[in-house]
Amino acid sequence: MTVTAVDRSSRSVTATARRSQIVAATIEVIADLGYGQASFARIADRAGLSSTRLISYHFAGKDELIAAVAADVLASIGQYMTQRVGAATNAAGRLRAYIEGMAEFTATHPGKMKALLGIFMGGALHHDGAQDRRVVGHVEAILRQGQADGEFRSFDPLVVGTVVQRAVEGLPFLLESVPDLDCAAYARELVDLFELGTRRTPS
Amino acid sequence: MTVTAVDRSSRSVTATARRSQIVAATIEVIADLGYGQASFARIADRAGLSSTRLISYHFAGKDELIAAVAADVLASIGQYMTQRVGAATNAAGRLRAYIEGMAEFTATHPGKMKALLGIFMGGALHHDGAQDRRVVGHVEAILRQGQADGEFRSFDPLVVGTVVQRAVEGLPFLLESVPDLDCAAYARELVDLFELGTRRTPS
Amino acid sequence: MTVTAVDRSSRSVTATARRSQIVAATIEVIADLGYGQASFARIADRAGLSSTRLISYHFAGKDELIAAVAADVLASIGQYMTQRVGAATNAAGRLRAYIEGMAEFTATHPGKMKALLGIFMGGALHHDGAQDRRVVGHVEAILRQGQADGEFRSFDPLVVGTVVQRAVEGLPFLLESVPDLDCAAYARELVDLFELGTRRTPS
Amino acid sequence: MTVTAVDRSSRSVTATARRSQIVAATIEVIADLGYGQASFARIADRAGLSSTRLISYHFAGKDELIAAVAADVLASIGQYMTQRVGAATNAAGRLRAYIEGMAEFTATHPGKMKALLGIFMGGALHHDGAQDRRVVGHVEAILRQGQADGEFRSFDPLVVGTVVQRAVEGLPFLLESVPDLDCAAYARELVDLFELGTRRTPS
DNA sequence: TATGAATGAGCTTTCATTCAT
DNA sequence: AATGAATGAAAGCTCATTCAT
Repeated sequence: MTVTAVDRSSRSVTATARRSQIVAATIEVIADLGYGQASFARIADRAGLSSTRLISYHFAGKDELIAAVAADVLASIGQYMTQRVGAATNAAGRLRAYIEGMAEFTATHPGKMKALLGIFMGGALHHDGAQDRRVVGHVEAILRQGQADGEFRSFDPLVVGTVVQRAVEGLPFLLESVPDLDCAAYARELVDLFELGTRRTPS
Repeated sequence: MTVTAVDRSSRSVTATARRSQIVAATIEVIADLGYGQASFARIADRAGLSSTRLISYHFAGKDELIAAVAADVLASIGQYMTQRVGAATNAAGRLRAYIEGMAEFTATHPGKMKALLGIFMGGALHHDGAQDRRVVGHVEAILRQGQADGEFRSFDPLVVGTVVQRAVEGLPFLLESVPDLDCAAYARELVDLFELGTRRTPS
Repeated sequence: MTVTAVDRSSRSVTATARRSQIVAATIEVIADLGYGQASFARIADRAGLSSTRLISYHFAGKDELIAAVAADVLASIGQYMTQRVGAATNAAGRLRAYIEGMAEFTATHPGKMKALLGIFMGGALHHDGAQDRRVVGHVEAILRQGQADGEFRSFDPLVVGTVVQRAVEGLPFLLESVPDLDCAAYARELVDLFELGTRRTPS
Repeated sequence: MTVTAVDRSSRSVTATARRSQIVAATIEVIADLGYGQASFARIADRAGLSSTRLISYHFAGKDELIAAVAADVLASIGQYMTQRVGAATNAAGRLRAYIEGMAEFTATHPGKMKALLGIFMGGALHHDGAQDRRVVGHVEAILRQGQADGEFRSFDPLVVGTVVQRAVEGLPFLLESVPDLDCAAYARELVDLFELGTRRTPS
């Protein structure tokens, strides 16, 4: 009888720490070498573990590990963004807050962002899609509210939301080829572009 | 240096056909299963080849095969787009033609588009970057010309160009989770968004 | 850098045993079939392992395995020779001890000797050379000392050392075509030949 | 029905030339990269052939090719040596001529010598042995004659012959690690060593 | 909680060789 | 005399995972 990963509720402090360590190592590997190179061997190496066995021990399988990584990064982002976006008083403000917040997060945690995108793109177009929708959902909600409030013109929120999200996600890629890029400036360009593109058309 | 695949110049009709067949099969596999699943075995299987040896015979290695696939798709796109974009008489028109053309291409050749993105993302953020720049370059050039002609407002063409390119590339992904999406409508939304976002601000 | 075989310091008893078993099997295969035939499959077969995976598990790669084999044999030889040569009281005695010791070792461990030579010749003339020098070095040192002590005539110790070493290494080859060769007699012939060839010329 | 190599007698000029070209390329490859690296692919590459097919066409198999290489080199050596050795008037002179001749041949045709040894050692200890005997045979004959003529002392001609042959063959190896070695000096050392070691012991 | 040992399936690439003109 | 096309087998190596303490 083999024990697969320990279930969420009954997880000790040590176990949680180990999981975090492994997740952190995984993030580094994906960020540095790409999703395709993120094998258990390389992760164990990076984490300083003597064998990959410890990974299998703490995670039911690779899928769970990757899911844990995604969850970890998404939680970090959520934690980072909620306040900022919540503080804004109107849709345009929330959209600006979202864009600027994501740019800042990318600037301060490039590895986490790269890893997350690596995971999303790694199975290239083959993640369940639901995840995608959930991510775009945040922007989409802001856009819908803005339309309901009469701030934004009429457009398909799913489409524009997707564009905004992809624009924001483009930063890590651009950062890769232009390492000294000014993230704040990038964010400002985006804000301008989307404010002009979404605002109620001036008559 | 070893004797591997036949060099470009001296390639027979049969060999060219086989290469095309293999490239086509590779595109299908990447589009259907993702870049990470595109092994020689699966490609040979899809192409109906008796063994993977035939792939090694016609391509110096996996790298050459993937490069051939990318080149093939990029050539298809180039062929598809050049006329359309060239026909437009101003920057806004060229931008619209580019967006609509890419959307149409995606609608008619979803597999090619998926494969191309799969390859670009495959090494996740680790493609040489030069390729990236070259692709964005087309849009960037249109934008610069539009600014020079006074059609477009002042903005960073690299940033906006990246956004446009990523927006266009987002279609295959969206198509994955919303299979019955109207590509033309998607393109129209994009055109509106970017026209408003880039035009000389009306006083 | 990847996690591969366990590092030298932290190696369990079981692991050490397995490594020895694999090294022994490798020696047998090389001795019996030649270096070129020493594939993982044949080694695993000889060792009675279920798969070649076990070899990859215990050795970082083929290079490490081969290096381990060479080290093992050289250690055996060193252990065998040190006492004998050390016991002699003059250079001529040490030279005799070296030749006779090597002949005896070859007679008792023909497989080890064949494997070692197989490895040295395997990369045919392409072993780093340093190894070569180190091996010849032992004889060379004896010869130099003999010259310094006035026992030996003047000659190039590198050249004569090489000849002695190659003469000694010739035994396994000769043994191959003349299986019932008397190794001790062979050694005696060598001792005579080199004593006459190296001693201070009688006036 | 497949034609294997053309038989020796009915071989056209063109065919002979092609064979020579392939043999020459094989010699270069073995000399440069070692016997183990001498694949048809690499040989074809070196010879400037578009495919390995031409090799299979002119040689019944790899064995025949290798045999042809060995025969070619041995013929070269024979041609080089016969006169020299024949010119000497006594056994000691013939031995000296043999050693000096071989050293000279090695100095002028290092590639051929390396290739020959690569082949002999390549199958490491697994060449039929007969070849070995035939090679040593030349020296052995000289030694026997010398003993019969009372020039040489009593010793086992097979053993001493082997040593001489191996000493001579050691030059290419030494040349590998000491590229600017003086071959003539090496030969002189050998001549001295073996003259002292084989001559009738002065009372 | 951890770990050493083992494993089968899969990977790309290279091997000499054969088929069919 | 030559060639393009194809091939099955084997190579070394890496994959995530499982067994047994």
